[in-house]
Amino acid sequence: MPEQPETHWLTDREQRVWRTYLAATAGLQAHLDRRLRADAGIPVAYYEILVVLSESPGLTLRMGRLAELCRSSRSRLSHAVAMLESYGWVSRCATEDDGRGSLARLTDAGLAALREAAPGHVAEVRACLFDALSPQQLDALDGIVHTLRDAVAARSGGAVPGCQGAP
Amino acid sequence: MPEQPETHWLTDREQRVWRTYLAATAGLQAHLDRRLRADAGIPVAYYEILVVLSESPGLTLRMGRLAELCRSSRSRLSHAVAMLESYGWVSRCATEDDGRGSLARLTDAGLAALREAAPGHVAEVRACLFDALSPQQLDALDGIVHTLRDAVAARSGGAVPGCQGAP
DNA sequence: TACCTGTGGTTGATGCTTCAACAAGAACGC
DNA sequence: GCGTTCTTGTTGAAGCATCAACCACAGGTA
Repeated sequence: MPEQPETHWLTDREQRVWRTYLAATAGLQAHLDRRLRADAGIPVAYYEILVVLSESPGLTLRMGRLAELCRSSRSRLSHAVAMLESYGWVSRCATEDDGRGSLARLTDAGLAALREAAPGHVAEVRACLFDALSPQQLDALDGIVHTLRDAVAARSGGAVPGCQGAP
Repeated sequence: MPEQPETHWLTDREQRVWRTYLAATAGLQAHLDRRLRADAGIPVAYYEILVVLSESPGLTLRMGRLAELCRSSRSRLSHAVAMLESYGWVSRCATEDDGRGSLARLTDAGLAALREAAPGHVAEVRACLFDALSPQQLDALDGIVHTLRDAVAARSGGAVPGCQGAP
């Protein structure tokens, strides 16, 4: 590590925590993705889209709102929904009131795929995270993730990559 | 969410924690990546390679060992180092003892790039994570990330995607 | 030596994400 | 009404990760 006078470097402990944080979060994400692909042929990123749609009234949502709820860029969502549409899991149609808008709707096949994938996925999340943590650790994690999310949002202005802002 | 008798679904609280966890970790990663690219033109994934090399004796490491330390697949590392080599930040040469092996070495330009990128990156990590957490939360996070990493490793067999195992 | 197996590393194809540019419609001002 | 500007969503190109296949070499066995 380079040394510069004005920089407030991480302490040994912070560095250890940070690297373990990276290993743990990346490892969990990779593990869940691999399992979901193997079990149900769905990448995690697409799974989340199906979940959000399944919780929406009429299984339907505007693209923009769906992107918000998935913390995804419009671009990414557009590509992803095109893929999901080719699988037959989602269908798209125009909105009534707004000529620009597009509605994404979870199809029966999409709901079936989600119902099949969900138990294994949840079991994995539980086994890796919630079953491994003590009640005290869960309490702490609750506070930590909220703090972290807010701190990141404050620093990044809530920006989502791929969401083209002011030109 | 679908209901199936044998599945142990997440409680409301667990679900809330899990979704916030996803938002926080993904948000932090995206934020750090964006900052690092904007400030120094380095993707986070490549930054980590430079850091590991900079901490190695002689700024040199075998590809396989480097992949381990970066928790990266050989394939990914090979592509990444090829890119870093084209930037002039890393050079590759053959090993003396093993005709198969390859050594990656951090160049002066690579070290300079790292020295320029590190302060901003560390400041961001500090601002988003360590400065936002209370001492008690840091203690808790220390335990949580170690627990999580171990639980994931136990469940995934320590597998790294892209590391072709037994045929 | 010859063979066979395992390991280290690279390569090319494919897939998902991001960025930049664009098209089409809505909202506002005049 | 008409032009300007903002919003919504899509598209194509480029970047990085993953997967499968592959080559080259090492180590063991006969």
